[in-house]
Amino acid sequence: MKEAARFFKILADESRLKMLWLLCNRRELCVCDIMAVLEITQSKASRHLATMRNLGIVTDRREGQWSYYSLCPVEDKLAKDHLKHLKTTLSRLPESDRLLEKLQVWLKEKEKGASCTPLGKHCSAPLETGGIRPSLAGGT
Amino acid sequence: MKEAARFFKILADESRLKMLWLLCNRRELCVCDIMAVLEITQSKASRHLATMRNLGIVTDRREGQWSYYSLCPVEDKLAKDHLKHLKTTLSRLPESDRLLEKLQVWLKEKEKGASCTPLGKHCSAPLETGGIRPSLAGGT
DNA sequence: TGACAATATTCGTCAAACCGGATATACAAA
DNA sequence: TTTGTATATCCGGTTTGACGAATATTGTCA
Repeated sequence: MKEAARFFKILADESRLKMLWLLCNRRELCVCDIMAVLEITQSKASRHLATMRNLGIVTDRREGQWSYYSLCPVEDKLAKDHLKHLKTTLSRLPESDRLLEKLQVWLKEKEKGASCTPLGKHCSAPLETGGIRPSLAGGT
Repeated sequence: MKEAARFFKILADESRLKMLWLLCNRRELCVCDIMAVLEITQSKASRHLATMRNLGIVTDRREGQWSYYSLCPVEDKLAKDHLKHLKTTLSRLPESDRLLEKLQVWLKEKEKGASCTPLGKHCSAPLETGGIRPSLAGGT
């Protein structure tokens, strides 16, 4: 049961739960998306994502200077069930909708040229982000 | 999601998982049963049980010098689903069967007059262990 | 090349969690 | 009351985890 406990430990953190929730609803997200939506520092976002990657829950894909994270296609039945159950569970919380809305807003803003700014501030730097855009599948 | 995280934190410990697993399969157990089957110290058993009681996952019933713990009849849908899923999940682990067998052995030994000191003797169980329906593997 | 953006990692700190052993409490029986 | 058992709680010590700030790394672009 040690393994199961280790898995639950991952879920025992609000920030990580939120990240997983977002990743359940977008194919992939980069670190700055998560920073922005969760309103957390960069190191916090990166650290938590690394934790989950090390446990095999998420994977990352490097593209230029961006790291895109997504849920791991789990082979393990146990973990798969966990994630499915988790998604159902989280979807019931009122907070969840708000989070997704926030994500929508952020992604739109980002497309307009917002940059990945240090927590809180909102510098609308007229940055041209090249062709790399995290416009992902799923409209919900 | 804070609440959900708090719940998962409870599950993020191997001993507590085992306790919950046992309680999923017996209507109630006293502290010394859990000590014996899990082979842990008394303070550890008592502490973890208290933790879960404080979170509303288990309840206790005092009878003489014994404290009988059982799963809380949860009203909260979230927690209920969690527990159901948890039971299913744990039932798949090979370790789980062994635990239940161990419990069987212990309860039998206890009936014969074993007591609960560090792996030794016992006290008679005032509980009708024969009529309790373990909903999963094991049988009485 | 140098400046800058996105991310990873390190560092020091702080709080929480877990633990065993000791002690306290509660109860039962002699 | 005294003794012994079952459990709860306290005490300290160790480990683990989360955090922000600072720094390192990597990639882009001018």
